[in-house]
Amino acid sequence: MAYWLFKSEPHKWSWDDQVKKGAGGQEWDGVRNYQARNFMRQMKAGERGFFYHSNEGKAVVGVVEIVAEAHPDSTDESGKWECVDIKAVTPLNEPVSLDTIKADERLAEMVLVKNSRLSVQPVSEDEFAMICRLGGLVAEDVKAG
DNA sequence: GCCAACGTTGGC
DNA sequence: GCCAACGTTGGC
Repeated sequence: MAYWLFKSEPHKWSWDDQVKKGAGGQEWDGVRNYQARNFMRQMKAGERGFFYHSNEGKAVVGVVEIVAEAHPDSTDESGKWECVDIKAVTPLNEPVSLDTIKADERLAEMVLVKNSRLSVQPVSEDEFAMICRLGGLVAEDVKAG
């Protein structure tokens, strides 16, 4: 079981927008980066990830679930790009800010810290559990299955 | 709004 | 296949 992180600028697509889409989820379209696409191809239905607000907010704000595995991006004409669908699972009780993540040496290896520009990225199981805890959630309650 | 870091493109 | 030029992302 792998864990992931999805970045979005809240004025384009926010956590609230994601929640409003409900259980049906939403295409994570518009990704035009090969690394990000390749990570999405590895995602399995039911896996969990974080929803991160970039630019404004700069914090992990919620937990999402993959509801559809990689398929062609409906906003892409070229046929090169793919995306998954995700749905909101639960907000964090307390958003976990980038500052908090950077200040915690146990999270220093996160891709979020190491490669701040990658918009879809893997998160280790330990990192997932750690951020759940910092966000006021019990990781075991949030893990899939 | 600036700019560093990174990815992509295209000329050679 | 190298690398300079350019575009984009996202933290500050």
